[in-house]
Amino acid sequence: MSEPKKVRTRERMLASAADLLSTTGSGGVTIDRVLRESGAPRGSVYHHFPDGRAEMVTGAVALASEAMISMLTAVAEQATPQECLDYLVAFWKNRLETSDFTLGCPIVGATIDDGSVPGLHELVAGTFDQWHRLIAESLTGSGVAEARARTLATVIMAATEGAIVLSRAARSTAPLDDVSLELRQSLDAAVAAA
Amino acid sequence: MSEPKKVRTRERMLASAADLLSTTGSGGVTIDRVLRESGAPRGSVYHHFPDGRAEMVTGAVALASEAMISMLTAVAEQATPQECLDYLVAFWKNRLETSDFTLGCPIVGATIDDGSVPGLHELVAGTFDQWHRLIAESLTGSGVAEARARTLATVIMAATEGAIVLSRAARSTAPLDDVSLELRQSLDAAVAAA
DNA sequence: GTCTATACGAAGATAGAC
DNA sequence: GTCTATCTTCGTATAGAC
Repeated sequence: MSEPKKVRTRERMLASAADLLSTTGSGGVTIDRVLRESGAPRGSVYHHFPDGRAEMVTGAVALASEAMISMLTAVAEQATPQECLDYLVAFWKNRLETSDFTLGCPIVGATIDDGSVPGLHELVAGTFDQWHRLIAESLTGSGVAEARARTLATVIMAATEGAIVLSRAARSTAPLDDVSLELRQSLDAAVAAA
Repeated sequence: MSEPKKVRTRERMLASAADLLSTTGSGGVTIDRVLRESGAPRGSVYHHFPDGRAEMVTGAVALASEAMISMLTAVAEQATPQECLDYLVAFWKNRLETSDFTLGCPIVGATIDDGSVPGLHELVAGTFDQWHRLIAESLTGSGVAEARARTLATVIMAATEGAIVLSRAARSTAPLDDVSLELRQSLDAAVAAA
């Protein structure tokens, strides 16, 4: 029974790193801040993350990516694309509101980066690609044609991520609400045409 | 004739700061980096920016904001909303391609911030708000109803900013192209209904 | 697995010479 | 307006004890 504690400490550090990624971008994820936020002991940093800061950043992206993929997969299995969108938007709105509009999307934060973390860019590109694939699949599952599904998935992701940034800046979920309604119409039209 | 040199040095520093803002976000704008990128002399930092780093960051946002406002205003005066969109998208595509997909939107970079720069958040919110107003005005100028123009302007901004991030991650302008086509359709429909 | 101590560098900021 | 210290703080990383 020595594993559980270890996993929890590591996960707590990664969760803090993901939040810092959301708030300040990749460069803002410093070891000191992660320790402060997570309350993890200093001595465990290089135990859990032999490659130091870089490994913390990539680990945080991987964690956030997997969380979103789990959510998307679970919801897409038993809901229409429209319901998926509603769920997604509700998730982001809740995240923004409960954090006083400080927490945006961690993967966007990881994109705003100077390239000093090895492998980070590829990880980010791969993550966005997986999200895109899941959304497109949900659409084709509802009868939307392949090409249209891909384009629509891109628009959904772009508009949502952009609206998260705008909502953060405005300290209001109004942009996200506006975008949500508009996307809803596009979705309805695409599914109806199927 | 001692003013010109001064202005140029300051402007060069601000331009470098704006680029760093685009690439790495607010926290990545360090005095050292701005000096390296701009080639400005170290000794002039606190001459041009008495408040140091914070003033460099807010100055860069102001510069980038005004540049975009000039562009939007000039184009909107003599073009349809659709042509405005094309111009905007072309601008961002060119910026991404000529920078090897390292330069996104500086104001988005300034949004990804931990709040340590006084007044930055208000400046960012105000900037997005002005952009939004200009785009909405261009739409009402083409006969689109007020409420619809405001929503559409929000969607245009969100989708474009999001697509810039996705394009940067994918190192391809494909997301921006997809979003551009979709927005074009929404614009056509809105103007036609007017 | 966790702790302290320490080395080293990067960065912000100030003082004073030129 | 610009230059050279210099101080301080923060952040990364390693070594070695517990």
